[in-house]
Amino acid sequence: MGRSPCCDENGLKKGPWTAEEDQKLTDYIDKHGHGSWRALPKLAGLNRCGKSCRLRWTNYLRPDIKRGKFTPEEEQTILQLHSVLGNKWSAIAKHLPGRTDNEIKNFWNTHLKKKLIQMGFDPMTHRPRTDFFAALPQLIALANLRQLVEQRPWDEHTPNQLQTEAVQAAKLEYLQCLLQSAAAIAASPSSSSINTIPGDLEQISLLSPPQISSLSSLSSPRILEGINCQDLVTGQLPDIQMPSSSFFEQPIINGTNQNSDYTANSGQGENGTPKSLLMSENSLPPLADFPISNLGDACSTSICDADGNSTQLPIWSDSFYDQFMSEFA
DNA sequence: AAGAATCCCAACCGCAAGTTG
DNA sequence: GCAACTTGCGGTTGGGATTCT
Repeated sequence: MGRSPCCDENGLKKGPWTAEEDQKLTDYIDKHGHGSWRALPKLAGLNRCGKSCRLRWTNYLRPDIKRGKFTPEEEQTILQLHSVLGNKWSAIAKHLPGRTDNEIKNFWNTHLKKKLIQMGFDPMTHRPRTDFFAALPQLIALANLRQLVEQRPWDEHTPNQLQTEAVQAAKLEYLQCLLQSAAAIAASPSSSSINTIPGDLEQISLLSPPQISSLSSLSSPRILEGINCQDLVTGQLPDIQMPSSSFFEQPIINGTNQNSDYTANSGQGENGTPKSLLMSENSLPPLADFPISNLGDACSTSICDADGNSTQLPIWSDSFYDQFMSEFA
């Protein structure tokens, strides 16, 4: 099956469409239908290849195309369908009347993917990211933050060296907790994160040798007395109100994927929201086995070990950092 | 005010599947 | 069954718009 020559044919125009070209294309299709896309450009008097005409029509000129921002309901639908279908944009577009696959793909790549990543979810699996060594810089920053909070009242009486040591101790305590969590996950037969660890360990080499050697021997530095490891991991810093968001207001997946069919939204529901697309679990990839409702309001998520015990992992957005750090500015 | 950086999306590219003769 | 042709799809990119410094 050879490739058909397309826009590389001599003399055919490429690039943005003019209003005049749009008009010609629309007029022709209104009168004759598109028929053969390959033949259409000549018949319509356009100096374009058929492929370009088809794309322009399906992605822009088609009369049933819905314009404007995606609604929260549409976001929800895209997220749900993507968690099941993956990057099958055309399949997802079928459940969003008036939206094109290209538009959905762009929206995913520029908005939803970033949101998921920012919230600590793998955009491909829709599961929490467990390669937390990748988030090490953020965690260390968090440790610094905690030290700042605790030290503030008396820092004018504290030598700089002591501050430095305290920060160092907090970092190491953090890393120790991370390593313990990693070990727990690696020990879990159901863990999907094992293969991410070797690569992630490379990031540890960014630490100085004394820091690495300290990881194995460190035991509760005095600066962190009264603060248990779990507190650190849960990111229980001073109470901070996160701005509420409509994003993820509905749970993407209700409960677990065990013994249950997945119901994604499709078709029409209230206020035009697509609803009720039933899919058999046999035909679907495994879904996330955790509730991720109200993620927009959460600054943490969890991982589960083999015993089903969950460990909270902090997920901090950039805006949160900005807001929080400005308190200290 | 202006240059740099980032965001956003229309359009392109190339592959693969489907169709036709 | 085969080759040529057509269509559909997902990934990528160019450049205009917007935001930041």
